[in-house]
This record gives sequence, structure tokens and C-alpha cells, in this order.
Amino acid sequence: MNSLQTVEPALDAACCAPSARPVLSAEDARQKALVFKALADPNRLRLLSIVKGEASGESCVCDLTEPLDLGQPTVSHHLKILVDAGLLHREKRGTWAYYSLVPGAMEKTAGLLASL
Amino acid sequence: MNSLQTVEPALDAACCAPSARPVLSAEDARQKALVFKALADPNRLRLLSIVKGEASGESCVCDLTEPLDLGQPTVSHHLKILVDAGLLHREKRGTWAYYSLVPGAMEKTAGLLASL
DNA sequence: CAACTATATCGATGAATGTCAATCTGTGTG
DNA sequence: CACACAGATTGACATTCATCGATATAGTTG
Repeated sequence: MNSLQTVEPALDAACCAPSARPVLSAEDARQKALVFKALADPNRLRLLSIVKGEASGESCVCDLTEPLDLGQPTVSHHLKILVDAGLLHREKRGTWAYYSLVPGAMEKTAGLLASL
Repeated sequence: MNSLQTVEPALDAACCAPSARPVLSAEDARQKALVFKALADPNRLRLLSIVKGEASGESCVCDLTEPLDLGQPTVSHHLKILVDAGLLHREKRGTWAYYSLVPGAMEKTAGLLASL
């Protein structure tokens, strides 16, 4: 990080104006990136798609494992990531675990893009 | 493959209905995940934020390296990923390279979430 | 209580990724 | 032409991540 030259450009014009503007803070960026990280996997997108497409609004793991052609532990792992990201809600009823979209989560995520 | 069991549990129904629904295809998912992958890094979010906040609508690399406290090759690498994802536009003028938001790219990305 | 089933967790492994130092490629300037 | 500078590319390295097999946990059935 100390590889900056001490000599000034000495050119007639700087390449552009200084950015003395409120930029996304490192912490904000880290937080927002977590949500996009959760979306940055094809299988997780498909999981969301299946849950969203379910008429009842929820799906159990047994319904999510087959169409993705993934092992059950892997699907469980992806679901945990989506829950941690605040995109999915998990409710256990009896032996089964039901996953549903968190209301407004998608819209909120879309809003993150607009508020960068 | 074992969609139905020979023994019906005492519960009201099987864990859930079969998902005979048009689910996001593997290829579609892979494609959409690429954009979110580009957004899944805090420093890339900050780069977008800086470019977006620039009054002129564009920033050069020299303006992007310092606020992120990253080396120049690293910033260049991140910018390439954002360009490849269709989020940023690159234009070289003289010695400098100027990056600007691709018009409508953010809105289009937000739309991806709604159309899962 | 014992067997079974659905789901979660753990440990390992190979692949992808972020970062940097060094180098290469243009482009402007003496 | 020779040099300096902006930016891209390359290679290496450490970290993260997706996946799987094995196992643990919890609820259900007999």
C-alpha cells in the first residue's frame, strides 16, 4: 500500500476531478455484498425460483433436492446461506422443514442496487 | 425417484406437492449468477458507487485506486469483471481509461430478481 | 424402546477468487 | 529517440467456496 509515488503528475490537467463525495463505506459495502454473494450461485438462484414458483408459497427440502441434482447436504447448505442472507424463511413442522420467501426481501435487494 | 411412499404417514399429506412448474433452467441460472457474482464483492460495489457518484458520470482508474486502498492491478481486475458483467462501460481517451455506468444496467439487474 | 426418516452438521477436497509484485503495452513529452 | 506515466496482463499465493460422504439430531412409527 506504500507504492504510491511522491512525485506529482506534473501534467497540465489531472485525469479527473477529485471524488470528495460520500462513497459507500467499506462496512456498508461488506454488508451489501453478503446478499449478492448469496445470489451469486446458479443453484441458489434455482432454489429461490422453485420456492417462489410454489403455489403454496413454501417448499420442503425433499422437493428441492431432486430438481437440482445435488446431494441433500449441499442443498441444506445452500438453503442456510439464503436464510442467513435474509432471503428465505425456515419453518420446521414435524419432520419436515419448509422454506418460503421472506416478504419484500427481493424488492429490498433490488433497492440496494438503486441506492449504491 | 421415490416420490410416493407405500406407507402413508399419519400426517395430513406428503411433505409437499410436486413442483411441476417451469423452474429457472440451469443455463439461465448460470447466466444470471454471473451478474450477481460481479456484485458479490465489497470493493466492486464501492467502485460502482464511486462511478455512480461522479458528477461527470465517469471516473478514471487513478480516481478509483486511492479510495479503495487497493493496488492498481487489483482495481483494474475488478473493473474488468464489472465490464464483462455488462455493468460498466470502458472508454480509453489518451493515456487514461474512463469508466461509466452502462445506462439501464442496474435496473435490468434489479429486474432479474423480480423475474426469478 | 427400537427402527426409520427428514434434515442439519462436520471434515475433507478440489475449484474458484481476491490480492499483490513484476512486467508488458501504449501514449504523451523532453 | 528516450523517458515517464496510465493502465492492463501475468504468475503466484492464500483464502474462500461448492460439493460430497459420513455422521449427528430430532421427530415419527411400530
